[in-house]
Amino acid sequence: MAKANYDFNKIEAKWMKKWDSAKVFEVKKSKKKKFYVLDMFPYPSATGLHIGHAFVFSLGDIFARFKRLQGYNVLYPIGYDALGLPAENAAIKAKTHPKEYTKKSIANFMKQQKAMGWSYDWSRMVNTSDSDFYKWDQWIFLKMYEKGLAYRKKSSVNWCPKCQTVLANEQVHDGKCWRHEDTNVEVKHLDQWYLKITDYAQELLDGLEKLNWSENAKTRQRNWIGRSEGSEILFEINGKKWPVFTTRPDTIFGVTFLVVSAQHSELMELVSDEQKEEVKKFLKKLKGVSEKQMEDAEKEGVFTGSYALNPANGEKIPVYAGNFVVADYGSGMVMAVPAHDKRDFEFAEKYGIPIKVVVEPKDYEIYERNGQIPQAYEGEGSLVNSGEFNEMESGKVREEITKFLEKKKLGKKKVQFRLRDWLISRQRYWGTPIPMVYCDECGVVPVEEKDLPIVLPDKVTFGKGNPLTTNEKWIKTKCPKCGNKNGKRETDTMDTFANSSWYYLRYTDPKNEKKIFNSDDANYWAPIDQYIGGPEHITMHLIYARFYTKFLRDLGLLNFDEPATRYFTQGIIHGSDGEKMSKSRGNVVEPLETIKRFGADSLRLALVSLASPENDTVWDEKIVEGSSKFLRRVYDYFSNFNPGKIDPKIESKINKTIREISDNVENFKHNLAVIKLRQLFDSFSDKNLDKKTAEKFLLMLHVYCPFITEELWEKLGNKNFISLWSWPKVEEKKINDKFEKEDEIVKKVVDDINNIKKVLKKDKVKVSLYAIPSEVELLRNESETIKTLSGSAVLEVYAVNDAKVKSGEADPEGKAKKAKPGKPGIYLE
RNA sequence: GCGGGUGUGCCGGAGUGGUCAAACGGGACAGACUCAAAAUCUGUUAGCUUAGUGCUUACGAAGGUUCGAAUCCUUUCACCCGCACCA
Repeated sequence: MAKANYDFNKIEAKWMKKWDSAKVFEVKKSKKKKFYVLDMFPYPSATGLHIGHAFVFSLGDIFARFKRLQGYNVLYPIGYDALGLPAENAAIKAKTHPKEYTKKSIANFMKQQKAMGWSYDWSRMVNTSDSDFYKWDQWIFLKMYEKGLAYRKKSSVNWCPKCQTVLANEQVHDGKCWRHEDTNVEVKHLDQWYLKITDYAQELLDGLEKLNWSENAKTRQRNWIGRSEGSEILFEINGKKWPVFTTRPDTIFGVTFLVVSAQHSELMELVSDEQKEEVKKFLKKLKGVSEKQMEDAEKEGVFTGSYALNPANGEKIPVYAGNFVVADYGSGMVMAVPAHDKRDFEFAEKYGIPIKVVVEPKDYEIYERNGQIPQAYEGEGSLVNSGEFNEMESGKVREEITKFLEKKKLGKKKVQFRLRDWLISRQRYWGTPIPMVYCDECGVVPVEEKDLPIVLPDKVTFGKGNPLTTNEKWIKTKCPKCGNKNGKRETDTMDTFANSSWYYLRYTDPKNEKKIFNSDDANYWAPIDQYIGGPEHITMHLIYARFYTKFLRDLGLLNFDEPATRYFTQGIIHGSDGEKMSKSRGNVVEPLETIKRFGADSLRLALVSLASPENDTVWDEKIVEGSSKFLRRVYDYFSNFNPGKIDPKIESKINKTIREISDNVENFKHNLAVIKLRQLFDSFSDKNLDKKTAEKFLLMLHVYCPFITEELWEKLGNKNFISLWSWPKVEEKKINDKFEKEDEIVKKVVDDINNIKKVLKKDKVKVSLYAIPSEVELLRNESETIKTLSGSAVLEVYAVNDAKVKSGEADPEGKAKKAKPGKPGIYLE
């Protein structure tokens, strides 16, 4: 039979067009059960999609197609995270305006996305750089300001000299900028806008319980939020009380000094006149030291000249300023118990501060011969030197000591979080303008809602500093409160993560001009039922999005409080050299290139055959060749398809496969599903398949290879789209393990014949099989298969009780004696 | 330092108590087709052994639990990722 020519380029172009013009993937709210599948939207760059994108988005598409076939009303939208620094920087480099750059990049992305066969509802496309979109960023900001969740504060912030802007806590990785692995973040003192995410810390923590996310993702969020229970204790310094957070109130009698962070905003209040010079010298030394260097640095400090009173025993203890105390955790000040904390110990040793043991371990002596302790003892034990609490258990006495202090109004229980407020100001152009005005008379004044959006001006000069400060006409405005004409707009823009924190909601009602979205729409489609993205977003985007969702719920706009109930963290595909794909390494794979050579279907199939999707892997183009080979065979088979009568064996197998694959797809085990599809296909032969069963196979293959399956679906005589058909159902009754056992018998016989051939070093042979009577029929039916697979010239199947066998005529060496159930005797000649 | 993960045959990678010398793909080798090659198809691919068998070695390393371990436990090594002076 003539080989069918699998012209994938033509086929893919054809269906792309058909899907587009029939608007197959556009959805509306309906009575049907909804399912919201979402991939994290990309930020468009001129370099276009790379293989990593191709992979994640294909995972989303597979899931969306699967759920669609299962009968859900599937929302699967796409958009562009167009605002942000990378676009601004790339535009500057390319000497164009970010707006132009973004526009071009998006057009390029769209071309590639369509080529990949991703089934987006294009009518819902969202672009964060449209003022229609970021207007609502500003609206949310105003609402937060109204509720006291957006505020301005001066504090030490992380500054990236390359980005020329401040960064959020989440964007500093290992002391470096998240975008510049080689750039140390500097510490600056600036007045900046913050969002009070910490108000939701407890809820963000509790909410994790009910989410169907990987344990790893949840653990990382938990650690990031970092809840610790302890006490807040007040220390009196120069007549004023200063709070200090500790998880070990039981060691209060061992406090021999206090350390205040060198970055503490009220540090100078504590410094005595005599010590001013010393402290200033110390601060000068620290200045210009990057956060990274600070982490590596030895503990250092300077005496402030002030003394505090230990609230437990009234002892006078010195107050130091230190480089190792984090300014914005707790109160930026710590009580130091050198005997029971190794950092305090180190510090005390260095500056000759007394070390006072207040906890004795149960079963050993912590002292050295000279009465000194060699190192801090951080474990539990019984209290000593602690007044009325002596001999009590350190672990049990915390509560009591806190109560004791509480009575004196010098302490209370406190829960402290590691999570910091979200620094949202950026000193860059390509972001959402923060809708605030500075008025000489009224101070900081929010823009009125009716005046939104505050549109980014096109005319700015790029160069040093924030480009927005170069457009004076834009900056100058009327004060919304008093009408004074000398108002000045805020020139800081929002962190790009502001956009991505709620974009998923805009998809549910993308064109709404009156409202951020219609609550009915949002409540119908959202939350996201299956979110897909990389591990790098767990402590950034996903924390912020959860926070925004809870806030919008509090505004009464949503009846749920988590953005995504199920989250799949996909693995990273590395370049063929095993390194992370990057332009500078030159190991980037362009999907369009691969599509040209093998087709999108082959690429998609390859991407999921490579490995289990949650694991990191190394890209290997050989996989695409393998997938392409398989698809050519599939195409050939179904192009020449003549429906026959369904073989019950195949029927059993396909039903079993449907059951397994349904489960695999649901759980992202695509690599396994693909293997099962291949095995199923291998069992198809010229005449053992009817049209219905053929279609079931195509339907399952469809989620991976949408184009070729549409084409073959049509070739089978169907007029509708396979994309909109329905997922095959398992017919349990058709599954019969008998067939598998028979297959095994046949396979074993073939293996045995081949083995004997090998031992005898014979090639073409005449084979005689002596089977127990109940297996004779099976082996006779399969004799052609056995002949082919074993390369035998002639094959005779006898029953062991056949007269000719018994007489030895047909069994010269008595091999029939070896026959057992499932294992016929074999004679070769 | 803390937390999470990974380690399987020539390679990628399944498998989490027996049906495992271990799915599937790739590579290599052999055979068929061909004048030849590519493509395609078939087989082999730990070692020894054998008329279809049996044995040994093997799932990072070392121990242990068990009638039985790639799979469970302990220790250890290597690599990857996240957080990190958070009091």
